[in-house]
Amino acid sequence: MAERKREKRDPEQRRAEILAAAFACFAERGFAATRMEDVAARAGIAKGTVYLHFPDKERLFIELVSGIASPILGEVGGMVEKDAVPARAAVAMFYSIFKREVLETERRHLLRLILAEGPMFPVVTEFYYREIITKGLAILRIVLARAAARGELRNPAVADVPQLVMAPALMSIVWATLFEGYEHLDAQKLFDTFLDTLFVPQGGAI
Amino acid sequence: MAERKREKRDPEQRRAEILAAAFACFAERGFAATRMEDVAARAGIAKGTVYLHFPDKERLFIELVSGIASPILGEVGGMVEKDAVPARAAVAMFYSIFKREVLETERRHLLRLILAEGPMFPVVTEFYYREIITKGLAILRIVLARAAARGELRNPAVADVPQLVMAPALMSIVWATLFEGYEHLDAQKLFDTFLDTLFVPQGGAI
DNA sequence: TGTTAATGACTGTCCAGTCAGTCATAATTG
DNA sequence: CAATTATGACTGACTGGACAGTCATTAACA
Repeated sequence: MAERKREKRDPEQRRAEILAAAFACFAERGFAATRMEDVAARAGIAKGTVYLHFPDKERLFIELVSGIASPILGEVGGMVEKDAVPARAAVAMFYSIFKREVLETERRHLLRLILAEGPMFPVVTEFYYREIITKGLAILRIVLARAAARGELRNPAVADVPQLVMAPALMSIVWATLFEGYEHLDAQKLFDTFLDTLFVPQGGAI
Repeated sequence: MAERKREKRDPEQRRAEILAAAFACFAERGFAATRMEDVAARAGIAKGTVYLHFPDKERLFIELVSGIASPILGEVGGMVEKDAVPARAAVAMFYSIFKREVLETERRHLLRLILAEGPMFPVVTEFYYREIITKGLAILRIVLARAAARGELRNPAVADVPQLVMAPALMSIVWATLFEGYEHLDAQKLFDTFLDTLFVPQGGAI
């Protein structure tokens, strides 16, 4: 019977612990099926304590989902700076960062949450459109336009539809979330095959 | 005060009405947030009546989600039969059927439901993997292998990763479901651009 | 010892599922 | 063919359980 000790904490840290626990719960069972008691238990505290840091369940969810994505963008944004690198390398880096920072972490459940709960929380959807999608597409558009100008694209029209480049990333997440248990999908192969399709082959022979 | 009359119905028809109402409700608000009373109200009947046709909420959901997809597959399957048609036309037809039968109908909410509620209803996920994904991928694999053999693919390796061809369809659905309100995505253009990228240009000059 | 974070029993609400009763229709009878 | 009875689809008030959010009490720390 491990006696739970009361333990005071730095509020900042406690807050972070609650958010982490909440993310785990929401990712696992969705908004409705997650009980505030579950979140508390997972954070190793009592239910009431959660309410000392967040006014209610909805706000906890919104702050949580909004707070997870932001840090990634900076790194992706850096991609567009380097004018020198070939577009293919830039897009490859896009996938690489996505893979490392989203697909292979718990963040992969984020899309599921947004897709699932979005209609109930328009604030969240709007936030993701404005902060993530818009910016991601803008970056891709620049990189693709440059690639088109340099003749690196097999089909220059792709530069007008950057969503096409996001599509394999989306597929990898959906697959990982839903079907990975039934059949493995090699995300790297998915990305590489797409890159080989998108860009004209480089000069180098074997 | 439109007085609701009692009205007996052919059980088959009643059942269908309930399923239609339930689909509308679940698609709109998700499993948890949908009240059985909502479903009943939407079907124009009393709550108790729903329970004459479905044992409980969960079974209603499962039967619903399982019943929606099946009819489409036959048509898609027909695609593979015609060995004569160019692979590009076959894949274009795949997108076309998808667009007409899913994207532009209420069925577009299906993916959201599966993605959102899948983890809570493994039966549903398994059903979709087995009945839809597997078969769709198998068809694409055949078409793509044929295309590769005929030299129609810019990158023959695509034949190994049919998920790549599904990715734009997935993107179109996710976009339509989440972001269409903020920015329109032209699905036809998405598909056409991808087809132009995937397949070697046809001989015909302008 | 006073201050403040933490606790968990408690309250009010919401909803899935039940079931005793209703009534439209069909079957039976005179 | 009108009156009577039987059927079962339909209804909606009700119950029991679950859970979000509260708050009086308790423990930790200064």
